[in-house]
Amino acid sequence: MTETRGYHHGDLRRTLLAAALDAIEEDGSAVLSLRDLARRAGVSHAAPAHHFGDKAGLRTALAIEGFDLLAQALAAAGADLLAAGIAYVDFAVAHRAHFEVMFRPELYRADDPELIAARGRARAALRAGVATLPTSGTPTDTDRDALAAWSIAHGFATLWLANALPDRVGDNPREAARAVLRRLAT
Amino acid sequence: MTETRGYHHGDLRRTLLAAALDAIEEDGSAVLSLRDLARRAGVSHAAPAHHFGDKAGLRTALAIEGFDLLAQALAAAGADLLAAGIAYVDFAVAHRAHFEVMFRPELYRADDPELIAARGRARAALRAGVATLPTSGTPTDTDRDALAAWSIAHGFATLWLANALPDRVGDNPREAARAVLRRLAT
DNA sequence: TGTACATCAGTGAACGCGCGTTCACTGATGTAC
DNA sequence: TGTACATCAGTGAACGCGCGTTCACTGATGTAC
Repeated sequence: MTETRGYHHGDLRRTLLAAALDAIEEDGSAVLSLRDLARRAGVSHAAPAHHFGDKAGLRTALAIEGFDLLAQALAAAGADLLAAGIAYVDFAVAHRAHFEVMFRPELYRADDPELIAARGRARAALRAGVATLPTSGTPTDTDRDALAAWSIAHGFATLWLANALPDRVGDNPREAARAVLRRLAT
Repeated sequence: MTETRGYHHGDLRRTLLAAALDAIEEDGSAVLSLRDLARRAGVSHAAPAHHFGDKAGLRTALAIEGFDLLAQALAAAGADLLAAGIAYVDFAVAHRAHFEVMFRPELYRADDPELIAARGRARAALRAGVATLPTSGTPTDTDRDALAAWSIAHGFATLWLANALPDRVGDNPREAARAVLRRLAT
């Protein structure tokens, strides 16, 4: 960490992304300053522009990474509604900075091809996780049920992160999420 | 609108709140500048401090107003899960700036007594709306069911506002929300 | 193994800008008598 | 109805600050021969 480094950083791109995640977690907002990130990375204030161009570019990179992490987490949960829902909430809590950026498309380049691809992978994983939801059968119903499942997981995660839930819900997001998701799964 | 006004504005407080709502809706973020609001209100840049002190004060006022509007909307929907859920989503879409601020407590004074009171009224109205949800009976289950209902309405509203839903969901939030909420109500 | 050169990553000074805050002020309103 | 005075709302100049961006630069790395 405190090792001296030469003129070249080695992996400044990665370091800047990590600094951005720290900054977002600290003040709970995806609004950030490139000069602040440079300071955190111990690098001159003009360096970030080399890698990302501007803030939107940096946040696009974070969103892509976030959608891919979410896709992986959902895939690991398998085709099981309860497991997928818990994985979704878990992801939001463990990667709150990513989560925060992903759902603020006005802050990044939502038309970036890599981003669209990553978001597609996350959506596909989500659909797979919801596939086992008991449904009445027609395609419309399946769509509606998938949307209900996504809404309940996303809503719970969002309320949790916004600190909007009453104290009585406790401090274990996994457990609380499981109880809530069961209501839909049965 | 373009009428001349004297030295005193008349209702600058109200005008500044309205300007803040406009600004938040325009760029989708509760981050705002007091100088910008003063410009929108046609008033000197030092005037806002007179009424709100600082940005957190102004956003606290917006959050209080938002929670009261939500409480009213829910009360009007009555003790009916489907109606309450639709009213919740409707409120979020019709008052997206209020909604945005309300669930970003790090941006306002969450310990303000008036705010806590207004939030309490909104929560009580929410509980009343959820009271008719079919449940298995124990108090724990009721809590869980209420949380599930809140999550699904909040999640749908949030995804809608974030423009995160696939196009196929359509452009009528009320209808789409009704279909999703039915999944829980039955 | 050695040299020359192109490419690339990071530097640091400079710029103009919008911001929040302070402060002495001015003009309007309301109240006491 | 009139006058004096206190209170309050809004002004405008000034300040220091952090920001994004530009630009000529420097130092390191990689490649051709």
